[in-house]
Amino acid sequence: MDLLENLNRQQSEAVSAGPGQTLVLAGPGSGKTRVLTRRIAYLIDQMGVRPYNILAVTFTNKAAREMGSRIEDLLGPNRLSGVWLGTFHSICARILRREAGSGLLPFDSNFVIFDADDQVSIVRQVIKDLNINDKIHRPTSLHAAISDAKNNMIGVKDYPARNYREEVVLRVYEQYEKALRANNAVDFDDLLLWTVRLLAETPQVRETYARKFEHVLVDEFQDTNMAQYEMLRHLASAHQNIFVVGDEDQSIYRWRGADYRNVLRFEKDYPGARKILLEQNYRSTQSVLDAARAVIDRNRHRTPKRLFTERGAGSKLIYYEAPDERAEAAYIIDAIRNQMSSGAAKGRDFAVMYRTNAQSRLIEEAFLHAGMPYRLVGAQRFYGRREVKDIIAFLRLVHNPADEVSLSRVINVPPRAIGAKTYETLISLARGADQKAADILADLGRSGSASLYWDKLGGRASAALANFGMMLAAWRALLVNGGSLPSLFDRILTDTRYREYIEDGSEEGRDRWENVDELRRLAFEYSEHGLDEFLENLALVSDQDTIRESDDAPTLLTLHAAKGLEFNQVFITGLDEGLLPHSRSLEDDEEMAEERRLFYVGITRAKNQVYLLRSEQRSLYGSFAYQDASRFLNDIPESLLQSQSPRASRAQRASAWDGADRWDSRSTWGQPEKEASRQSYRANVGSRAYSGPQPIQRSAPVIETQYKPMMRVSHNSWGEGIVLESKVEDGDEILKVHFESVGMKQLVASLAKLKIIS
DNA sequence: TCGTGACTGTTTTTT
DNA sequence: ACAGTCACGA
Ligand SMILES: Nc1ncnc2c1ncn2[C@@H]1O[C@H](COP(=O)(O)OP(=O)(O)OP(=O)(O)O)[C@@H](O)[C@H]1O
Repeated sequence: MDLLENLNRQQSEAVSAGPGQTLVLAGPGSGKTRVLTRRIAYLIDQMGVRPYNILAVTFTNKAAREMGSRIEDLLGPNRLSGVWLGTFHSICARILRREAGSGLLPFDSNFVIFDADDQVSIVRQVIKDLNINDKIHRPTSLHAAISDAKNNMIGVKDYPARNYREEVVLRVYEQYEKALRANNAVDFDDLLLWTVRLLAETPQVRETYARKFEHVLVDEFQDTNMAQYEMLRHLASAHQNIFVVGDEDQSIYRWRGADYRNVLRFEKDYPGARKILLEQNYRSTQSVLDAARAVIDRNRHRTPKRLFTERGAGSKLIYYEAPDERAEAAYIIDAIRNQMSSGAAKGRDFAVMYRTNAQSRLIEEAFLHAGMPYRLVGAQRFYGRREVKDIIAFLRLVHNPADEVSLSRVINVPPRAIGAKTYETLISLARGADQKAADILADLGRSGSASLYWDKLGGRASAALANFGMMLAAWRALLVNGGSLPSLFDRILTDTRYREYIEDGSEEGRDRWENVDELRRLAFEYSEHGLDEFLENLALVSDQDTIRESDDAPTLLTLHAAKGLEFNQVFITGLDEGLLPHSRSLEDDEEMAEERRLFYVGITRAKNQVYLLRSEQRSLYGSFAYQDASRFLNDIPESLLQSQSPRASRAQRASAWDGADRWDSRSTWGQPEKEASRQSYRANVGSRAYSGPQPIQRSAPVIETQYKPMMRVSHNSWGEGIVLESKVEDGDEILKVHFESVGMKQLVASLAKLKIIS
């Protein structure tokens, strides 16, 4: 077929652009992805570029798969083999896997990729080892700080320690890195970071890849981070053929280090780049585009883009304000069911989008209740399950015996009398002997009571450990002797009697076994690829990538996951102040701007119809809260909206208050004191979290303490107390207070909202 | 060592 | 609401 067919002038200019750098900057639905896809096909078919010499980067694995199959549709089968097509992370894993044997990297090529949970548990361990207060320095926030540094290519050596907080981060960062190396593991950020280091510091490696990749292409360029940008520069350094497409207004991953200013950087670093603007939107109706435009126009510092459509005016956006979340979900079900039963639409025409994964729950329930199928994207529904993680841990351990995170996870699963104490001893014994825990296990397994370690651990513990060591050794032997992945998988299940362990006859046990079985099916699919690839995929290919295209059912997904997709009709739910924009983003202008872009991305996924939904009342942490309509709704002109809210009637408000009454009385009857105060505390947190832009007082660094010993203070939930001690740490005032109700508490002054009584 | 009940927090989004 | 953590007794 003619590869320039069905493209407008600008599009075909981009597809057939000559060598050098090309930046395609264009709004939603203007065909950026289509252009990139065609470009690859064009390079291969028309320019005679060999697939092997092409690198194409997409944002998700799913996008990569889709792009691959589109190109094959264009070119015919097998014309694409050898092309490097994937996410930044998978491309990096591939490079590192190849290069890890060379001694240039601090891990060998059996390295494992630690997932988010593994990473945080390493941080937890480090915090414990360093005796750091995990109430003040939350493991997740320390991890976020480390990840942030890595995304900006700040290594341990470069990390500034300009204040107390940074000093803590630095200490944790240092140990965290050590732990990863000891585990022969990398985290997601390492994949990028080490690749960049390798390319930057080793000319011959850089040359190899830069020569190989005659053409580098990147989708969703606005969401690249610093490390990714550097990596691209290195990879394109020989041929300088780099083709990127993006839209600053759709940048929604700032929190992960992405920086849309990479677009500016690109223009600066490649002054000769040709810039192509696409202005026709092929996806949406005028109403959808007008609404989207109205929303995004309120962001400052942006270059407005021209965008027109020939798809006609279309229908207005429908707005529905539900009295509560159930009604919100019910509305969705009704709207979908009506159109499906009249034959006006099919299941796959619809998408339901939300800000947070937690919101999917009620919507799912509504679908289930109505007996309607749906497709849920992401949300850790499968890979997050304990049983799934257990099995993966066993497999990882076989693959990489140095993986102590996995070891600690499963050494006593199912329970085999190896408790925390024994494990600790094992680890410290290993540290002392400069050995890996796995080696000691192996030794115990091999030599039994003749082992050096037997006596040190005691007979009972040693016997249990030796047993485990033997099991592990047998699995490794199976693998080394060329045993297949399925046989290893099954061997692990039988040896551990995992099924007996989880199938306890309950509904839940059955569920769990089904998950294990599902993982087993996956493993069988990978039988010819082997364990390495299976594990790599488990780490990199997540729930996010598993939408079954074949199913004809509405899709439920977060706004983030919706990026790059399109649907006939889109429901955007939870348009409440505090949810979208999220309460976490209220105080920072940049974050607020990103919330707005997120909404913009949501709207622009729709071809024909957008539904904007919200709920006056929403449950939160067991309690509930009212919130205002999202500020973003005000930005859409009335003339584009058709409200379907039943005039918020007195009856509804009354019933809402009913709820409050019930809740109140129940909590005060039940367990008078404690329960009541706890509940009111909850209610308080709730209303604060969702009561719109009241700035939570965020203090400038404290120099002098505001509270002094012996002061009487009052706390929202704990009542009155006496300050015992006050000190300044990390720019915050840390108090020790003795409360009448709960006794001694340590708290952070700026967060606790204490009232001074005397 | 393991199972239990009480206690506590819950940072959105994801490779 | 709910799950993960903790302290305690068996
Ligand atoms: N020249 C064209 N003729 C007809 N349809 C087109 C043309 N270009 C793009 N489209 C269609 O428009 C829709 C949007 O295209 P595409 O997904 O490539 O846009 P995009 O710019 O990547 O969007 P977004 O930035 O919103 O992800 C697709 O359905 C695509 O098939």
